[in-house]
Amino acid sequence: MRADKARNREAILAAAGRLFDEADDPDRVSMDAVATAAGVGKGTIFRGFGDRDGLLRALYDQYTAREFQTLPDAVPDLLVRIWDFKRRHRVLTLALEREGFASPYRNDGYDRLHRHLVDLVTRARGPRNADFLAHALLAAVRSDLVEYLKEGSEADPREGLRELARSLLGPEPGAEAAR
Amino acid sequence: MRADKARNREAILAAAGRLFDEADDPDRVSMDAVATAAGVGKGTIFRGFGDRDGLLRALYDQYTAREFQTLPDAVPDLLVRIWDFKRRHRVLTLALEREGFASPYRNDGYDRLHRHLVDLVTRARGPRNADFLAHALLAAVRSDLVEYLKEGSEADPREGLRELARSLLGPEPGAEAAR
DNA sequence: GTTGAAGCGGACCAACGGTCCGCATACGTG
DNA sequence: CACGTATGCGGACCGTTGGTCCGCTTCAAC
Repeated sequence: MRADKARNREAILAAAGRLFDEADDPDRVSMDAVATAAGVGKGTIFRGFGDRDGLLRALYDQYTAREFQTLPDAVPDLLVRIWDFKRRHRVLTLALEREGFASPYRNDGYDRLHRHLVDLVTRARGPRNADFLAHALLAAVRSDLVEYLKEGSEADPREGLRELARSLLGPEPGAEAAR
Repeated sequence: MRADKARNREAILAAAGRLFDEADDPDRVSMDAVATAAGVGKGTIFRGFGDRDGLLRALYDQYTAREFQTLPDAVPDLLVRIWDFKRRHRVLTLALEREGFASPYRNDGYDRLHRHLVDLVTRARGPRNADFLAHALLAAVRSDLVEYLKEGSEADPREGLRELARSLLGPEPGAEAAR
């Protein structure tokens, strides 16, 4: 790997991260804008990341690797973690979940979370429909829902999320101890 | 309303409906294609529907008005009805839930379903977090999830949906009678 | 039949994701 | 250090799309 390539890759990721953080609508962040902000030609981005989706994914992977190194075994906590993560990176996750068309699911990060949840669900209530229920739990933290509920509702959505998890899985073992 | 305008409106809706039914990916249905298929100029579509979103929404409203005239009071049945509806109109609903960016929610059809579900949830378990739980139930029938799970999984997702509803709301009153 | 308004249609525009290739640069080799 | 070549760069360029615009047509009231 040539040094300039590595340097450019970092510059592009940094610039894209900044632009997405500042933007309100993912569509307003064009590849041209990223290239300009990174001080790089557009071709360089496409050679390094394939296409727009590839860039978003690389950025997303970088964030998730940092954020989800370890996954909590308490489902309510996990869901709230995901919720907060998506609030923090709203525009990027919004963009990613819309890209492609079954793309939110065909994705290593999603798979990992899903497998973990299937495991937890199975432990709590057996394997029946565990696969689907895990999907449903993840659907409750879809980033456009996070975005839509981020303000204005009377109750804190995160509390709702906790209640959803409790209803499905029963009270957390050790939850009383924590109170 | 002039006669030709009404005629064109119908032709456009019919053509768009047909094209979306035949398509595999919503992005492959361009406005030009709709115009050509309807035997109409592109301007006519935009004058009559505002923009692409307006056309999709009009089409969607037409379908939902037919499909959801009455809403069942049994949550599992309602969810399964929505699931089947979205399978039937996969490309259109896929397109609509991706359009805009909090757009799946700011929408009369969604609002109506949500209010109905809030009511049912409140009746079953009280008002606490009912708003969020209703959103979560609707998230479980997001059309890209429907699309993703439509085949290949061991269990029928519709069964999972029923179990989700039962877990949240308790056994349906009168459910034993139906067995 | 006449006339004003309502509506039509497709040439046109701007913006986007993605490609391409002549040129610059990094780096192993002598 | 000098050199040669493979690697990588960049921005002009392309095709496609949603959306606009305006000269012309058609409707329908009188």
